[in-house]
Amino acid sequence: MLARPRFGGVGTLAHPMNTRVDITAAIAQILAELGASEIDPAVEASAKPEFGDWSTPAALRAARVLRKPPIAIANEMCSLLAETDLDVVAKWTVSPPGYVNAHLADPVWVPAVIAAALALDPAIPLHTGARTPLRTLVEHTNTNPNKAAHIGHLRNACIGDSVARILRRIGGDVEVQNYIDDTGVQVADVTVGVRELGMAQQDGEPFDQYCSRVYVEVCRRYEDSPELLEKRRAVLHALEAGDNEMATFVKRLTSRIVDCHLATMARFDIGYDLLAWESDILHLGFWQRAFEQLSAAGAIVSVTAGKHAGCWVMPADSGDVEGDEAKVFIKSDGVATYTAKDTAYQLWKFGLLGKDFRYRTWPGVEGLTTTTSNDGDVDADARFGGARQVVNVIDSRQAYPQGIVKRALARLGHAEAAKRSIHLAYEVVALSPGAARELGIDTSNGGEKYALSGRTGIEVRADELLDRAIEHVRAKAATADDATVRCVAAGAVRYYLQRFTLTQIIAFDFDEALRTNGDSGVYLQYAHARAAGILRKVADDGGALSVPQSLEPVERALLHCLDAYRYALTDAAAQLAPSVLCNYTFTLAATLSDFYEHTPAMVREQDATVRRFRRHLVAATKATLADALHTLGIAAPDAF
RNA sequence: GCCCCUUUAGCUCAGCGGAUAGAGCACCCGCCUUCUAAGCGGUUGGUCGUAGGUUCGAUUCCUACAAGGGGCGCCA
Repeated sequence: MLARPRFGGVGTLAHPMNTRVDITAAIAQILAELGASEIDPAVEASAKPEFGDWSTPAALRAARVLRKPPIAIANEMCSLLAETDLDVVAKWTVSPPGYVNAHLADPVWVPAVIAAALALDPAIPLHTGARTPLRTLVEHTNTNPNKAAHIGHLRNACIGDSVARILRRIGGDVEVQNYIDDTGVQVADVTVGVRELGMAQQDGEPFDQYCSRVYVEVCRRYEDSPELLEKRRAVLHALEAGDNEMATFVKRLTSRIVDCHLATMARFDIGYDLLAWESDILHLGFWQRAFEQLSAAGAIVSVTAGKHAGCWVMPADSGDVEGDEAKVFIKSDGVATYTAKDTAYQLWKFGLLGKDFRYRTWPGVEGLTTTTSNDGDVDADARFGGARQVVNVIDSRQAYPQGIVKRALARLGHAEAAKRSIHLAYEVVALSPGAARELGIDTSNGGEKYALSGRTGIEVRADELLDRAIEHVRAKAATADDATVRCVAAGAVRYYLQRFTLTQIIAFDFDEALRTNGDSGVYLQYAHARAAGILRKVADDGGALSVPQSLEPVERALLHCLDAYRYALTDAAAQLAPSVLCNYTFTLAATLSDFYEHTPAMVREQDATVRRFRRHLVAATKATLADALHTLGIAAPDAF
């Protein structure tokens, strides 16, 4: 038998001790020695403190290959593990029906966990042991620039912003883009109302709300006056041509709305690196370039007969150009479809188009750049695009066209880019019956959810929701200053929109969204403020940390929670799922509250060792909470 | 017709091969002269949609079915 390697160690600040990895390696080696190397060590946090700190059901899994009872295998593993040189484990035990448990040596792992938490620094990427993400371009928000942003758009932005933060936190190079569809039907509708019908902005009416109102009104008038659709067609035609007075007018209008969107999102601490405009993609000839590539590769073909006669189509895998699987890229009138232009944009994102935008700084927002077709003022060193991985945060209803874009990349021979074209699909935000009633919708049909609709004005504006949350928080916050009230309210709203898994439709409910207790953003922030309060009250005596002889269960639970931060971040990054980090942060906050309630007030603690240890523990928890909250785009106030 | 998502406590949701299925809300009962009660503890509440299958082990994987939602445009 080979000499067993020495596992683990206390680690360094750059690469903190990773107890789970060390234990996993030890288990894996023992499994190999027993002739079950194919069995996954599967080390997980112990289900109950009585079992130990870390446990594995590997013996249960190995029973079949080793043809022995699980408990016998577990006992054998246990005695072999006892011989390994793993300082962090004090004792190995077995529990039915065949779990092997590691009990950690407190003087080894506890100081390491606290030191790692206290060393957290937003400016320094956290090495979780997972591979650093590829250079990633995240596109999110993408709200049509013809109306105020509503809670559906806000869910998109929250998910995208948090995904970007999560990837950056573990060292990822991430570029965030907001795509502006300024040449579409929705923009044309508002243009018809403002320019052709002369609908006026009311006194004191915010510009985006004004446009929302015009949009609803114009859509209503189409019903009575179908001839109005001709005006829309004219607007769209002018936008397609570009470089005319209409295009200039629309550019000014959409820019004003984009500024409103940026201001709304800024209230939630959501920002972007680049605004990418559809009109620039159009006028810089991105599609023509993509067309050359697609047609040369045979990815799209000209169809002369059948229902797609006169079109260019991307055939199904079977070669069929007529069925559901075939997708029109160029209509018979010669105009490219949205999906076609999106394919060109996706090629640009990967640096595969062979064409680039021109760039200009966006006035009024620090660090924000916009694409432009003509008067660029940002030098070529500021490079955008050229990503190795692209994450498009788009609701799940667009799965079909997103799949087409991915398929187009594959047909061009860009297998890697196709694989790394990720449609981060999330379900929409709808209204709960209660919220629907509050908006005056008839709910007598007994539906469980009611769809939002910007076109008919059935929506909850993001700004309006935040204003209501601010009033809610202000009513409860006796002493907090205005800035704190605002960030607590924004955090509450963000948490509500991020804590659901992406596959769940959110049945938006005012009571739930505005709640300030229980599993809410306010609870997380409150826990952080509490920790800060303790640190203010309990002086740091400057003494070195020493671990008490025996830890209270709540202390041990809190330490495990701190240690779990890196695993939560790793999971959240791997799944591109902010909800994973939300769950973790709630558990951390709850565990701190549990600790707070079940240990005597620290200010009166007479035992200097215990007081010092607990102060370190609270400081470490505060640092971890702050880091997790920041990664979720939620503020971590010290008091409120 | 085909494809995707959902179905877990009264309500809103986690969990997605392993040890007695967890939270929050609501309800009821307690706890503020002690570091923030926006908190904590306790009580009540579950044939994990149904039926098969795979497995030592299934809420978790597979198949079928049911209910609800979404998609399958020469819309964007």
